[in-house]
Amino acid sequence: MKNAPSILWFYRDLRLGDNAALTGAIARGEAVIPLYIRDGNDDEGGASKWWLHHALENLGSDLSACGAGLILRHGKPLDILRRVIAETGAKAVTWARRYEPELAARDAKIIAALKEDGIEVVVHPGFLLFEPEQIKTGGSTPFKVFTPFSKACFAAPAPAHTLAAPKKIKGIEAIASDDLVDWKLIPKTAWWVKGLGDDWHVGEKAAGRQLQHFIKSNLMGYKTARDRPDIAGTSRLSPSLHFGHISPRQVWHAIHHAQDASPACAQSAHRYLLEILWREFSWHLLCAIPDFTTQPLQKSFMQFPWLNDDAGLAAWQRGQTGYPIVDAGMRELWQTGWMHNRVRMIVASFLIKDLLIDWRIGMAWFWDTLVDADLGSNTASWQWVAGCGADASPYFRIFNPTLQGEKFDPQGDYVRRFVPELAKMDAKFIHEPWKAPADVLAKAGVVLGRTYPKPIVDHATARARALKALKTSKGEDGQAPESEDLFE
DNA sequence: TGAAATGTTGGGGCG
DNA sequence: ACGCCCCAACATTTC
Repeated sequence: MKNAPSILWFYRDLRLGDNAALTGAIARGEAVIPLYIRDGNDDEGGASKWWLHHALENLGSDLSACGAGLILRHGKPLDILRRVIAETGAKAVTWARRYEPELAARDAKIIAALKEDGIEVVVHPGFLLFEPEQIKTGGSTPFKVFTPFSKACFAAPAPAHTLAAPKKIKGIEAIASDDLVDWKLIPKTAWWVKGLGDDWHVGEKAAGRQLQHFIKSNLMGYKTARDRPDIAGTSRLSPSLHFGHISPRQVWHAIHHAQDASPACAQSAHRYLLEILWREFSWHLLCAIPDFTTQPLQKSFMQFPWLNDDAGLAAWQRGQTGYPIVDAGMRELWQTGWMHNRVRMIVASFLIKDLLIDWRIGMAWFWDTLVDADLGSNTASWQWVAGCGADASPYFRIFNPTLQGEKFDPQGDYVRRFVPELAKMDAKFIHEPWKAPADVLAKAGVVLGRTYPKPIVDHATARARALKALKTSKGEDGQAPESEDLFE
């Protein structure tokens, strides 16, 4: 065993700092082989692939600087691991735990097979703050309500302190590696590629700077500014957390530290920690409910009469619904790969309630277009808005896009930024241009139905329709009808 | 981490 | 002075 290198299998922990698997591999005292495997079944969306490309580029250069270059391989993970083991004489494989139910099941098989081969396998905790087994109700079941879940997290033993990034990693003589460019993660022709590059800095160092900037400039006002898409009041750390350029533990401790240093920001800091815990809650739910990504948690929604509305879906995706706050959000998503959280709720409510389109269709669009697309958060959040998830917003909580716009984008600056055809519209009418008098429209250079669409649905009518659909789906007596055929 | 409908209250204008 | 109406402003309930 002496002098045998170990393989460090990266996945969503693309950083050197606070990386328990990396620290553990180095602590063995032998060479480390950093490996990233691209599985044929990977199903990231376009925006995520763009991010992944830059993330791997960045991680590779950070690792090289430490003395152990990143090996890229494409294929079935077990096959690749066995091949690299054969090429290098490695006797151990280390990685960070994966929580996706399918990947967890796959990993269990890989662990068994490697052990059969006589290889040591060490799996460290992964991209969460707490292991799902660690946070349970008094009855040892997973929490289904957020508030008690968050209290249990705050009451649990604090997440371990963070680990320093290694300065040096003992490497091996070079072995073959794919060329990242050949993975074609970045589409050649898509025009949005440039937009993403303008908006984001990818990698561990950039994530660290982003966190410090957030704490210094925005944490104090976070509690209220977080709901304002016209203000840069959020951390924008979601993609970095997803890809693991920063760990939730690093964020957790940094926020606590800021809270201790400046008690004035205590409320805002707490609010931010709750948001981190929503991410945690989502993943714990997904671990407990393997079909969470495809089936409504509340089974009464199995027979909800969703509509097939290709025209409505296309208008939503392109930001052409005629509701300015919805269109601004959808265009922000398409142009920057990200959308402000408040606006995510508004556009999701619009798709689900106003258009009666299945939440899974909206979820798929977010999956493809978000740079922070995350299986846990995306699933739990869409179910939450639809009213069929855990601790969900009641179905009848239907956002009025006009009121939401007026409340959270009071001057219309957010709309003006992403819906330039309304840039000159009077703030009084920017969230409901269809109500603007002719002279106001003329002055703004807006011709409804030509330069900017008329609303594709009337909200009041759509709201009534949504409430009726809910009633129908739940049956006359308010109980869910029996419908075994839906499971076929 | 809603919105709309409905109910209640109290001040002011006014006959 | 008094009753009546109007209608904010708020509170409650309903979806």
